[in-house]
Amino acid sequence: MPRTNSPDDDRPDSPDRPDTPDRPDTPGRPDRPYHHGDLRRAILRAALDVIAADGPSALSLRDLARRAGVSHAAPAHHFKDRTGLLTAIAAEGHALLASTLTEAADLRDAGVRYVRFAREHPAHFQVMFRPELLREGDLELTTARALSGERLRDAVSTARPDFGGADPRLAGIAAWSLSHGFATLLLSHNLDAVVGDRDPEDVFRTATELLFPSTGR
Amino acid sequence: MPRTNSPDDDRPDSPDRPDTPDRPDTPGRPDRPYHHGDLRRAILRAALDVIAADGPSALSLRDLARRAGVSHAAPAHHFKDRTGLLTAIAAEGHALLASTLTEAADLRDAGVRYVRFAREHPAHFQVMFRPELLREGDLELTTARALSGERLRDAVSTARPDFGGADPRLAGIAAWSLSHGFATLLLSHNLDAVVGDRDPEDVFRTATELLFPSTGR
DNA sequence: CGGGCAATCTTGTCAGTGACAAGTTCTGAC
DNA sequence: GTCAGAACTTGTCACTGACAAGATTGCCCG
Repeated sequence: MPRTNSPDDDRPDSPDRPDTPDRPDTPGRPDRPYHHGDLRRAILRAALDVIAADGPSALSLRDLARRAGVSHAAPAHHFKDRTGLLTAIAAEGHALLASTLTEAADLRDAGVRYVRFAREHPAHFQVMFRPELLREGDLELTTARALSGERLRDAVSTARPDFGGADPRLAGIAAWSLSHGFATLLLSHNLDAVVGDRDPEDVFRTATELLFPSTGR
Repeated sequence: MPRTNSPDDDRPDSPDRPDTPDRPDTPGRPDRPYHHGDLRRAILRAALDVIAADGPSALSLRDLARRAGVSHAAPAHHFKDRTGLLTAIAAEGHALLASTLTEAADLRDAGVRYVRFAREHPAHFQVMFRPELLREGDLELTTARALSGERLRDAVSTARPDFGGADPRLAGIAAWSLSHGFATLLLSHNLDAVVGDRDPEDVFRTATELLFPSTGR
């Protein structure tokens, strides 16, 4: 079942609610089909919703199973355990981040894209940089993370050739810290008062002008 | 860890093992004293240890109770619930941060102190900026947070008078983002490879020199 | 001195959760 | 067609947070 992007909210085959009254509560089998069809994706989507709303700690595998209309142990089949689910999300996030950074015109644009990524994929972002939530050995995560790191370094190298001859890794740390800090504070609502109605990305861009004095491009 | 110096490691009154045989019968009743003596502080200390080691999500009230040698419901008396405990920690953190920022010589020093605070009080830092973990209405938290925010703004105002005439709030955002991002990435071990053996605060100071071009001081 | 009150802590309980084990149903490759 | 394995279910266990009700104790006020 390809249908990668369609609105596959719930059970794909049974559009009605899972509590059709013909089988009231008998512990026998429910009338939904045995196979969900795209459980992995459904769980992932629900997990992203929950995390974006209430953070990773609010995530419950059993709740996700209920949302998908599936038994409480079904998610484990696709993700092994909670850590596995979060690891999959983090890996996906790094892949998405890498892809948007690839198109960055220069370092400042990369920073803006970093912030935009955090705003558009808050759930991914909240998970990606928390090792204690992730399965550190995971191959998919490791490669995705390596890729996004490489894109980050690429962006730094597009900056003014040398940053005054400084260690480029230091410039990378500074740029990453600035973007990451802004994104983090933004997502945790610590900048709400200052940003106000303005577009956060504009605020970020303007703030960086103060530090990187309008790079020669 | 400075190890606050008071020897309140465990039960303060009973240095001996909890199985003194004077009460042979009634297996329900342990012979430890009914009152712990300084339970609130003991719980707080244990919580900081756990959070620093494994993050806030690893925190269990029952585990803290066990560490303090106390019944599983005892912590609730002092902190109401998990959120209450984390809120108390966050408030304490903001007070500590405010106090160290008060002594900052200039903006860069404030940044360095911010990073140092995160390193010396990682548990506090990991909790302070996560609203979803905190009781938002809490009075103690609100006042402590207001104080640390004020100190942050004070530090920005000590910078080069105008930052080129820019909105001082923007300069504040930029400085805060930079420091917060560095501290966050540092604590989550995302800078381990780049920082290596060097002193993180030195790395931070050097990195900021790239952005704030050696302020006229 | 002593009575009572409030703070502190305990025991008991309930629903929710993650993890695991073992069984059931379906799918697709041969 | 069949059958191996993928996808899902049921059942269970230990653990957790929250709450309720009772026990113990320090201490204030008379």
